[in-house]
Amino acid sequence: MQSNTSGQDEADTSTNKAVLKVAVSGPFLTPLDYLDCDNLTETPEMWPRLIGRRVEIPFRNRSLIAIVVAVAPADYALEKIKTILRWIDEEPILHPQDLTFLQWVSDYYHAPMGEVINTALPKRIRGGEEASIHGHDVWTITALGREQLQNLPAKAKAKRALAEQFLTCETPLNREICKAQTASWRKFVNEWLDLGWVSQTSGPCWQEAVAVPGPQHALNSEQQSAVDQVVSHVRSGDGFASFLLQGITGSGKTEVYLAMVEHVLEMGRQVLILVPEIGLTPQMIQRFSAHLQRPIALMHSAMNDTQRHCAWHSVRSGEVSVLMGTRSAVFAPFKDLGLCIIDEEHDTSYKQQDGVRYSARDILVRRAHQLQVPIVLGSATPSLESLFNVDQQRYRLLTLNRRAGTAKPPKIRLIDIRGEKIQEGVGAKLKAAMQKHLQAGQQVLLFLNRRGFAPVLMCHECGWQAQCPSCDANMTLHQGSYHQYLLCHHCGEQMNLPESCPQCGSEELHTVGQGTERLEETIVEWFPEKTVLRIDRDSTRLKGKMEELTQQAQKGEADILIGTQMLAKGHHFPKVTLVGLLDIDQGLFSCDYRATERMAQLLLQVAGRAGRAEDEGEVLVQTHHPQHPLLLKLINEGYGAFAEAALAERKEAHLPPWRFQCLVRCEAHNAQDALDFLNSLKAGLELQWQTLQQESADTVLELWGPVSAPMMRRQGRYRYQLMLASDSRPKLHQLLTLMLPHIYQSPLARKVRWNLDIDPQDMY
DNA sequence: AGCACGCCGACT
DNA sequence: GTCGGCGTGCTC
Repeated sequence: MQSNTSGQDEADTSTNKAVLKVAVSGPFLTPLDYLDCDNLTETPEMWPRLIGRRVEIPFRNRSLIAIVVAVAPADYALEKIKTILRWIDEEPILHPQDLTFLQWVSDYYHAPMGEVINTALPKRIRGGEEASIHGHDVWTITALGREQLQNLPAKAKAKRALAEQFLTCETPLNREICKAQTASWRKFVNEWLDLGWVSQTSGPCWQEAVAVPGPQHALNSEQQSAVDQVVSHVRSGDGFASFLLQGITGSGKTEVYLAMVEHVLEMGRQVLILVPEIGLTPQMIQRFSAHLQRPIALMHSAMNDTQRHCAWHSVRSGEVSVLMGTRSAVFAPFKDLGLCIIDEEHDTSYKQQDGVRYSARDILVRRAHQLQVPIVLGSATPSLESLFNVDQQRYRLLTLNRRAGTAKPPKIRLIDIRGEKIQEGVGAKLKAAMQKHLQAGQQVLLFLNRRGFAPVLMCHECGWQAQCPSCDANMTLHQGSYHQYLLCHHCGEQMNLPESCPQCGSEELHTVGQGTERLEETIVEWFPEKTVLRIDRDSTRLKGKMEELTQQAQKGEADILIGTQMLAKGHHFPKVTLVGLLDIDQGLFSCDYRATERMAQLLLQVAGRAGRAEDEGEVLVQTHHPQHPLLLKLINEGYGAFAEAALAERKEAHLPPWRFQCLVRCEAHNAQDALDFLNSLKAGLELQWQTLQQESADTVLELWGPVSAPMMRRQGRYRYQLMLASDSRPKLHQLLTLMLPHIYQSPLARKVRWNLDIDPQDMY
């Protein structure tokens, strides 16, 4: 390994000519050097206006679009530096504060700037399209038109109808409105344009209409106090502060957000609201739009490139003041951002799991800090990290403990199912409770976090199990509409059921365990006169199906709801009074130390679905471990006590948030290649750590591995990982900064797929 | 990551 | 004699 830290050839020292530093996405740790086709780099005063603009560059034998991130002396041999083909933007597309933020993300996650920019920009912008985007044309009546259009001949009925529309409507007319008046609208509008009676402008690119205002709820004292604390901070211009808003389900967090947003909008500033992937429901958008009475830009995975581009441009130009979006919206540019909100901050969908593995929550806190604006992190069940930050006085705690209206918190009880024969997954006590609640005409929700019919297909004779050919995992049996089939939930591999056991030829193939499909079958059998609705990824695959099913459930058209965790988040089922959790035991003893935290959060989320109206809710939790100390803590003393105990356990075990981790993952078709890469990396890290320790030897570094990933083979690749942990985040980062150029240059690295996961959330 | 170059087997 | 297999190596 060489010790060339820039990863570049030595520059000719006789020249320090300034060149463009261009962030290209690819295996480059640092930006690449290019000469300017217009020689704008000759004038230092111009430099600030060059940084943040897109350029088209020659790259090998093709051309790419990339961003200028700096103007500085060349690091590369001058004769090898190529000249850019053209400037795409006249003005920077990324402003200094955006670049500072992206640079911080690049440094923190040790990801090349080109990759970070790629993650941050919408595809259209990455592809070189113009930054601004306009919707369809709209027309406004002019002063002259106002005089003339009243005096149209009586017999020109169609024309008069359109004119009437122009005279009465206060906002510009679009083609839909005009078309509704007369089929010849285009001819008339063109005629009036020529006469100067109407004028044409570009309308906004979004189509979302502002919802009709709904009833306003007065805030209770708790809510008002939370709003006041944040708003007073905004008003005083004190800059950055982070608040953890901990409010139990039904305590009205959304009203608090709305009141805060309202105040910030009044000041003429913008707001960013991050929501989990599943949380961006039409009801949520409707609620914000109806309350705020202004258009809201959206950004989520179901949107197409045009819609993303539109949202991006609308907030950048300041035309729209509120952006609500999932993870990737954290990168949206703003003209004048005044407040950041992140709802359900504990949700795992905020962590990107491929490419640049960023945590939208963590980097939003940083962004708020850079922009000197407050941030509110909301949750009923905050992450241990955030509670830790409250303890460390980095976050200020705001609590909401009162449920709105008369609703009481549900009673949660553990049901010991040890020794009970429960082939159908529902024990006798839960079944009895279901009967009671159903007889009273109420809804029941059964939660089972396992989709499909059965997780295992097994030969009764020899014990053979249907395995995925490309993963170390069982294939799940699914009951399709026409036939049964086997599906791997990890790689999507699908196949038909074998007629007989491939190992011994026996025809005694049995299904073991239960998924939501089998549960549905059983429940329909038990309660034939009741309507059963199953809501999981399979039953909601079709577009709009999720909406349809949840609305059906909310209207009370179903008696029994069966669902996976997608049912637990963001939906209100006012008639549900009994919630049954069928199997939470996987969460108690997992190799992933975060599993208990997840289990607790999910349990309370699901429990929160019960008894939101007047009727008191009941929650029954089936478990084989009724004595599990953390589970008991959660049920008897609540989430706060659970979190405190869990944090103490983490401290004892030297785990985050007490320690800082980085996971190096590696996969290859050949297992040895992956192991070689990680072993060589480990040796390099040990060596570099020694040099770091020479300055001050007061910190700990633990290297754990290489070990195989919990699922060693996935999609035909062998997967290994090396865990780094330290009690000093700066030291850990220094170590990675020292090590990274070596990794990029290592020939071993090119034979495998590897990535860094800073603050890993999952071990899979 | 792509994409060309390069050096060996089965085909018109 | 060629077409094409995917190993190796480079991109400012």
